[in-house]
Amino acid sequence: MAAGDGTWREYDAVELPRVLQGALEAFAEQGYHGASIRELAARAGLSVPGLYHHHASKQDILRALLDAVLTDLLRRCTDALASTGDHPAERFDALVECLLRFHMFRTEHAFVATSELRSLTPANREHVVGLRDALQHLLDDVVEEGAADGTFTTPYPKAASRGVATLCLGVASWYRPDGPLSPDELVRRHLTLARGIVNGRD
Amino acid sequence: MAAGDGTWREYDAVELPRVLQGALEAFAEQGYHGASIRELAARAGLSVPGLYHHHASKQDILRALLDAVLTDLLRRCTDALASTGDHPAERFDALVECLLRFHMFRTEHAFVATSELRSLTPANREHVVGLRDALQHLLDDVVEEGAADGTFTTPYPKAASRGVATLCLGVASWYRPDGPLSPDELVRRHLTLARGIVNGRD
Amino acid sequence: MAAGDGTWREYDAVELPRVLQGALEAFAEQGYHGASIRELAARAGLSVPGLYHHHASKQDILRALLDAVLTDLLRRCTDALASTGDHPAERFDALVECLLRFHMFRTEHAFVATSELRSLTPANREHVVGLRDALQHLLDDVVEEGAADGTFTTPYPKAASRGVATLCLGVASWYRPDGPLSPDELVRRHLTLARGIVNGRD
Amino acid sequence: MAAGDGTWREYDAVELPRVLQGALEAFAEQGYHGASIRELAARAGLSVPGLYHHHASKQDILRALLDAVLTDLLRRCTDALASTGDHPAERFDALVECLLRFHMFRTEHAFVATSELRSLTPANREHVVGLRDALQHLLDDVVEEGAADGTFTTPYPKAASRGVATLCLGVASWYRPDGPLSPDELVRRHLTLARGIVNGRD
DNA sequence: GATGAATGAGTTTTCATTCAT
DNA sequence: CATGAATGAAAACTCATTCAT
Repeated sequence: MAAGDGTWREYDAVELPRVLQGALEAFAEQGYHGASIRELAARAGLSVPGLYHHHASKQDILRALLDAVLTDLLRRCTDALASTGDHPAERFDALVECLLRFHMFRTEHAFVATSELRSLTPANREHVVGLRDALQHLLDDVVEEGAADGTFTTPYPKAASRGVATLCLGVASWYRPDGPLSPDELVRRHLTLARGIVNGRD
Repeated sequence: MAAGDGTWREYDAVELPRVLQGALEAFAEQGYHGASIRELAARAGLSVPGLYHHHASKQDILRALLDAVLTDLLRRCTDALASTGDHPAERFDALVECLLRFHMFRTEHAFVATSELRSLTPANREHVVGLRDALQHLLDDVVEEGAADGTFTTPYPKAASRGVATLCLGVASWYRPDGPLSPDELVRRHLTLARGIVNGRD
Repeated sequence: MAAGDGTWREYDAVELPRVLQGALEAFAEQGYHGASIRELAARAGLSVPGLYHHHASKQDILRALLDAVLTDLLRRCTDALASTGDHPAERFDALVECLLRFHMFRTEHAFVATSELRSLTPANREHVVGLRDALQHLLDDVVEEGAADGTFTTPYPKAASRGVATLCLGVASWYRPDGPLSPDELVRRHLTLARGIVNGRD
Repeated sequence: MAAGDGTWREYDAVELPRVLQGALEAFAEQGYHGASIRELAARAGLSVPGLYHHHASKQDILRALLDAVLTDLLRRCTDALASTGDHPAERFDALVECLLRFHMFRTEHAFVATSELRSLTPANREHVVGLRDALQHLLDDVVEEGAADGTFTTPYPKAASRGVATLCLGVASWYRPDGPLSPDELVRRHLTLARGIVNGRD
């Protein structure tokens, strides 16, 4: 994938393998423990042993799913940063837009990625949390850079960065594709809110 | 409860009945479907039939828990509003502080109240979602009022209100009591961020 | 109860203590194992410990019920025999009429008395089966007597006696109080059928 | 199955699938509610989930059992009628013999089929009662035909038909294979009793 | 990869029964 | 007698997983 090619804005209908896509929906609706292997198999259009042909266990399906989700988001974020200029304001806007779009068009991914972290084995959780932390660091770096060179006025860059992330993730909890505002308009407005966070003063 | 008595700032160690307190911890760690009735009973210090003496079903425990959590939060918020002056800025600050404190000192409550909404029966969910909506309306009203009289400059009061709520709820996902900053300092800083959201400009 | 006083034809609405009456209905509808102590208590208008005040156990309720049912039937049959003349034909008619009426007006009693024999403790079953055998003996004696003196022509008095009993008990399995024929007419017709059984020839 | 092939007189040791055979014995001894799924599984030589692989629920086992029992009896009865001549006396004898043999060699089937009707779901009960009614109709038709053409003298064909059925079913409640009389002799004698029922006079 | 059969360990829930008040 | 709280044992049923074909 070439840097800056802009594919980080594209969200096609299906991007996950059938097994993971079905698992995603099942986990979103009923949670990891509430979804049975039989249901995952049915949603994937496979038999139960067929499902075990692809994954060694139910836990492995969750691990593969969260890994795919976070890897995709991370890839989009680095692409977004690579597709823009050097100035902190530009980089901030690109990153925030990327996060907003993902949490608008992948609400289930986002919900499962946070609500089912606890259902991962410690070893698996460690890996996934690492990906999530890497994401947060991308934003932290941009905000700190901007705060350092005076682009952003906030006296609390760390808290602001976390607040911006929270704002973006929170979109997933209320966004509906049939809402009154277009995605582009929503992105624009929330970019304004995000800029407000990094430009507050005591 | 007298208006403005300030109890909305107090967070004692235990406020829930033993059964619900145990259920809260279990649901937070393992999710509704991942926590067994046996475990809920053990955490409550009861035998399994003893637990059924108090609640008709596992679902009833979840319903009672979410009801207690949201009713408590709602009570604190109305108390907070009753304890301050009439100006939108004051009311905004009181409400945001109340939400921040709750999501700092009751992180598990907050997590379970959102992650296990899906595990409620439709009828039960309707009731709990009603409480949640009432909360959001409290904030919406204050922000709209302040936007109308020029206290806040945001051109998007509805989005800003939702953004502030998201910011406050999001605190629950990262706050740790042993962090470097005191709760009061954290409240102060995030109040700044929240004011930034309602005071942004296009 | 004076001999021959004719009370064996009378069937009032309630004759059993409240506990046993409720148990009778519950056992008829759901069987001994299908009816819970809580349901028996509710039907009796008692609390659960209140029910245990009257009976030591669920098994004891079944025992008391079957004892009451069979004792009542046995009393009615001996009354019927005491209220008529000496001739085998008269005695046969009285006994058959008595059995028919009981199985018409006490269908639930009859059903439970046979279907729940198996649910009795061996010791209790022995007692109740003794009562049932005593009943069959009353009929056996009358039929044998009539066969011996030529009143009945059947070559198989034992089989015939059992067949008559079966005919009478079977009434309980289809009789409905709102059927087209009056109880008296049904008694008359089945008396005719019973006489046919003891008057058959090879 | 060819008409009149006489297989309706044959009773081999086992005719039911293992699961239903075990369920039959358990239900006969302890009733539907008194027999546990664990016991049904043990009697079938299966584990509990193994049993659920074949039947969806305990209720489904009861339904399948009663269906198999009544279908078998109905098949035997129609075979018996097909294997004899046209005269009502012949047809009556064949049907009564068939009913007698079934209730002698399949006492448990007969007992469970009547005592556990109440344990069926309404929908399932409707189906099974339909089969039972079809059986009674076979006998009703033969008796009415014989009463119409003067073969039988009874003035109450409907009551007589029901009485004959009761007599045959009742055999199941006392027949023991180790009794003093051979099955053939018992059939002969009870055929005599049955003929007495349809040939009584007022 | 599908099918069908199987299972140990677990699930939620109910049972009969007891006891203090 | 009622109330309320409690419990060991067992109920019906489902789970994730395996294996032979």
